[in-house]
Amino acid sequence: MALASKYSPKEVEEKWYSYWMEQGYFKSQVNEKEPYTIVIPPPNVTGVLHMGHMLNNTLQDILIRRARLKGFNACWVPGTDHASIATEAKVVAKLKADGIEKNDLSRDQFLEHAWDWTHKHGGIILEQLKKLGASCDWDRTKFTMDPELSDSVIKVFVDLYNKGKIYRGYRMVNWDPSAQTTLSDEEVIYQEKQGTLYYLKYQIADSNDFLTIATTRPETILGDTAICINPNDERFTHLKGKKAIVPICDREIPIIEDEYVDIEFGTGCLKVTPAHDINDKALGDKHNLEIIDTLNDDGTLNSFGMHYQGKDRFVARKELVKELEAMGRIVKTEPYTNNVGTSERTGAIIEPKLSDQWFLDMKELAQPALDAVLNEEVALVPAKFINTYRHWMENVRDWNISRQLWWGHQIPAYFYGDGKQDFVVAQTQEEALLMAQETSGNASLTIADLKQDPDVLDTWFSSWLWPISVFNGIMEPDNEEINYYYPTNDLVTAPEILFFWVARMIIAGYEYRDAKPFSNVYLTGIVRDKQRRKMSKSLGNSPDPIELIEKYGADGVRVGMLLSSPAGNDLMFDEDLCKQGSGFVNKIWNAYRLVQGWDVNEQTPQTESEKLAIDWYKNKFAQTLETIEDHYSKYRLSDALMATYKLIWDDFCSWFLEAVKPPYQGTMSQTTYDQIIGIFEENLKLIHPFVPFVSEEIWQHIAKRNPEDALIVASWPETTDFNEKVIADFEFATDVVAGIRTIRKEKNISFKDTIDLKVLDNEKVNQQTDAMITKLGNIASLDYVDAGVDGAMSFRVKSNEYFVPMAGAIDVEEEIAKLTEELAYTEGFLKSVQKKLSNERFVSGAPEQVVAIERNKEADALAKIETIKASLKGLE
RNA sequence: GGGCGCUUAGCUCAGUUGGUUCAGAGCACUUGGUUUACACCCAAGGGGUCGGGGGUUCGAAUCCCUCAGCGCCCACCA
Repeated sequence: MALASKYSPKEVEEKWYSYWMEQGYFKSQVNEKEPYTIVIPPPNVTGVLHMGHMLNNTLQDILIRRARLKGFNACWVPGTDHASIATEAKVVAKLKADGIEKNDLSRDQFLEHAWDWTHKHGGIILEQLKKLGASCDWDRTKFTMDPELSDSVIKVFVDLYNKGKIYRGYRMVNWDPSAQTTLSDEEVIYQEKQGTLYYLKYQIADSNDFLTIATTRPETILGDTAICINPNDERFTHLKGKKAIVPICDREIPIIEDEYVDIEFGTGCLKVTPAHDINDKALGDKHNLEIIDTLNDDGTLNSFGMHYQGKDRFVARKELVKELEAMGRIVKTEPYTNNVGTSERTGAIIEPKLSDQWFLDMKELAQPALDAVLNEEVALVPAKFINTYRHWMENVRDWNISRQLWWGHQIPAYFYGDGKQDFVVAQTQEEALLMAQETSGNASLTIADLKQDPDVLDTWFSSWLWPISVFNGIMEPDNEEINYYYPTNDLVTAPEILFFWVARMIIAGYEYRDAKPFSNVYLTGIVRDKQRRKMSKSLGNSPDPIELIEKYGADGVRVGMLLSSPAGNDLMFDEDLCKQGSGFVNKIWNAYRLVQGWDVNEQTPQTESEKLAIDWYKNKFAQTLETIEDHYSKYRLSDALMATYKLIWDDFCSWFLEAVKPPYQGTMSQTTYDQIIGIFEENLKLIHPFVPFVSEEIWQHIAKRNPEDALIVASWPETTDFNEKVIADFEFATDVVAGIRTIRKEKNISFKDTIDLKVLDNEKVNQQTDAMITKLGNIASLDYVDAGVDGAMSFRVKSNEYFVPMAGAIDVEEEIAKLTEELAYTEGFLKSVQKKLSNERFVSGAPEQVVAIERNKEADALAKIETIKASLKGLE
């Protein structure tokens, strides 16, 4: 059957993906084989595939497919994350569009909407991954709010609470006034913003004097509870022990002294607002200051805001400045850039706020996780991230794990009284009741008296358990699955979540399995556009991955993603790379078309040059395989692809197939053909992780295969020894062919016209390659000569000289010029080599091998110079 | 402010412990080609004083110092 010259991915991809699914190749269960496991970084359940996912999951699929070919029990666990704040924000926005406010709903009503949304949009992203060819074990698909996974989260919370690691604290936290929840430090993004530094005058009590302070947030003066000066600041000795009066609210506040104040900055006087600044809080604690919280949860001012009550903090700022101006209290203003914290999810400007929250004490938990990375039990790829990791882990701070949201795992703390400490932490309500009765000494408490903490846990408090919880391994030491699959092998993720997620998974791994969660962490780069801008929805510079797959095929896009993405480096995505990817796929397809179109005849004998080419390619393959394995072992997947790409395109297609191609209307020996098919099959195994679809398509075309013989479950080529001489001999011949082509090009001799070739064989090369040279150079006659040939164009490979006699007169001048240039270069080269060799310190100091190499170079150069000189003489 | 990293061809990047003709690859570019798979093709070719300066060494893209530019992470001084 005639095959189309253009490979069309669409139906091929659908066909083989469903075949793979039907046959259950992606499935994994506990067996006697060695496992190779990857857990997917769970994407947000309601998200859609973006380029980062494409890159990430392409890499994982390459690793998992290769492991499957290598005979491991390959298990790739897919799933999604409930993404507490992100999902809740989306649901709130959706409800708002429908005219419903979150606050009008009960918790249960809201959760119902959230689940509806999750069911509607959840899983879309997993379907998209299938289009990419992701060979996940879909039967294992997990969601962080599945009953078993939720159960793990609650168990871990209770356990850590009982261990004294989780505590409740009244602390300064990051408050997102838009989502009205706290955020962990990691969820706050600092951005440089142009602001104003206001210099404000405060009257000193019982005097007509004023002092001036500088602030970027004038609206917070209403929460001031002190002015602080540096005790060593001589300018302010007269203020010691005095009081100041806060403008507008006319509250009297003490002037305190603390060396914390920077004498150089601003005016040297610092206003202290313990409720709204982390450093001020510390000062306040130290000096026993009053705390006045002037903000509502939504970022508007509360009753302490007086006539600004109910106004947003930024509106209040403007108006308050006007009022102060009118009062003559603004000395001056100056522009000032400072870093403003914003919410990672909502973008709102974060307010430091004091509140009761749950914290996890990280210090001790982090230690084994730090050690594991430092001693490379867990390897970070690239290793440059080790330093960053260490720095973070050594300075790790307690983790604020509570969020004032509804979508997520509700904190299993139950309040039975009105006191802040009147609570118990328990796995279930029933358990909680018993504990509450006991703790309170009140046996008549009922379920109705218990109020569960309304807050939910930080999303990462469930995803940090992911490599364990997907196998139900928390608190189940004897679970067969976890004991088999854990620790997993590789984790592929983005460096931006090294701390959010990776570090915490390692911590949880040691705490709950007493073992690392994975051995290697492959940190990908960020996908950027050609202008190096991060791809984002708002910029509209991110192509739709599914459209790309439609356009270039999944194989093409996979290759495109990988062509320029060394680990840890950002990837400048360019659609042309996908074009190159689909070009590669098409090349493979056409190579197959060529081979399957040959006429094969049992009677046709195998030629010497066929044998030679096959021998060469097998050795070349083995040599390249070694390189490829080395790249894989270092997670240099782009390099592994490039090595494969060049093997297939240059070595296999351009040289091998051209060398064995039968003459026009000729036939090929059955032996040769079978060997070529065998080689083709080995190639397909090698490319399968990168281009799973086209490789399977060709594999199944080559022969009718039983399900157990599909390419996806074939066996990866073994590394073998290879003969470097065979490779070198063949490549000597390809150099000769290239020399012939250059002359053809220079002299405008068409490839269709035959030429003669005379060889001055100083190298005593393997003449078996002559047949190939004749074929690929389109040589009419190849003869060996003892001396240079006049009236011919010449070129040299090592010290061999090749002559192509010219029918017409050759341009002597031009030839002389060319040869003279080559001579000058070679002589210069010789000179530098001889200089080295005549250097006593080099000969005695350098390793023997290096010196020997230099001596070889000298000999080669000398021989070559001889041939060039001889040729020049012939021309004169 | 603290830490880490980067600077090699027009672009994106390799270059392991200093030593093979080490100055590389892919893409882009130039030129020539309807060679019986592929124009998503074939062939040939041009292109870099390895950011600047200094040092160590027989020998430096590679090690050290210094200057310049860029990026990232952490901290968050009103």
